[in-house]
Amino acid sequence: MPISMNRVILHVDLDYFYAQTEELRKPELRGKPVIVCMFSGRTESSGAVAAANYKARELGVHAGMPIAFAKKKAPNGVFLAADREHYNEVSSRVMDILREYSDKFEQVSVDEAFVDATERCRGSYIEGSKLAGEIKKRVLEEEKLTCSIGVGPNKLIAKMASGVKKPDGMTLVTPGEVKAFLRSKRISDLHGIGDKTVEALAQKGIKTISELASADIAQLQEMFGENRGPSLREKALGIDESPVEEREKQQYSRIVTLKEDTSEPKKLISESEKLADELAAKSIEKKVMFKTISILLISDKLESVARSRTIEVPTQSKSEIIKVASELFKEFFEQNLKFVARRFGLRISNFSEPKKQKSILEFS
DNA sequence: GCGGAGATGGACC
DNA sequence: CTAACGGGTCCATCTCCGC
Repeated sequence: MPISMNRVILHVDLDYFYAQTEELRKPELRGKPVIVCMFSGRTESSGAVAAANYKARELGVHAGMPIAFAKKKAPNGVFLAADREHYNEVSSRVMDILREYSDKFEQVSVDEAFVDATERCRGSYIEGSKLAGEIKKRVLEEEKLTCSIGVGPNKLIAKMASGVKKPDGMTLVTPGEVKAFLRSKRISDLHGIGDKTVEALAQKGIKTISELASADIAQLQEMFGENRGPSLREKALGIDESPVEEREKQQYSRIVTLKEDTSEPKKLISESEKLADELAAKSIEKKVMFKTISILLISDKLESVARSRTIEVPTQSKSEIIKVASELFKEFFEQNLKFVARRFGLRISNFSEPKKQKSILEFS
């Protein structure tokens, strides 16, 4: 393989995935606005929208919106509770198909993945587009799901391309087309650049991708930090060398909404049983030991805080999670008397492989 | 100066 | 009338502290 061959990267995005999956198993939903929700259980419609089909989107419903708001926009919509176990099952079958077409593969989320097909396409974007077509066909035939695919020279461009034509679309951006492609996009279209960053850039008079591409590096560094500043500029130039690779999870967390707000550590500790149980089971299932345990708190005003503690000996134990979390909850509320928790959660991180103890020989 | 630990904030789905 | 608001993960940065 020549050292500088362009990569052929595909970004595969399953269309309105949760809602499409529901349409699939309940055909009577076809043609209706379908809104898949995460109900918090507080009141009948407290919670947020996880996904909406195109019929619902036409009415102005979109992911992240409060359910109560969505109900006003789509009074005749079908509101379903998310069944993530089911979506995970469907997703893993689709991911297995995608893996077949990959030199390298990286699942990004339940409904998204990158495929590096450089070698099997021998660096050809025509081949890359054909491969995208085959993938779409396979996924439709075997899972009856549509997806949108972007083909480009790196993950950044592939990801942006997959968003151009959807649902059921395919967009190719060759290396030669990158510049023109980026000219048609806004700064906020660059992956990893959200509202806060857009606002900060606008403050400095940087409003377009080409302005960002030619911005002063030192100035960007001052605004966003040593590494992040320059990386913003690279994004604007369409440069992204990050490899397609499967990454191990670095942390697991469980977070829930309380039935009633509280400032009582005791209440949170008793509610922690189930979450600690799930996290301990997860660490055993995934065969990892953890050393860091965190508590997560979201206030009645939706501010979030985290406190964590690292223990000496890696563990997989539920009671260890409870023990440390209890200490952290108590300490936090002693120091923050006015904090009112609306949601809370637990997190485990700082993983190591569970391996047998080192033999005495290795210490000598 | 470097590392780990811990806190915080931004971002994305 | 307004505001309404999930759960999960990653990553960078900053500060502090011991070495």
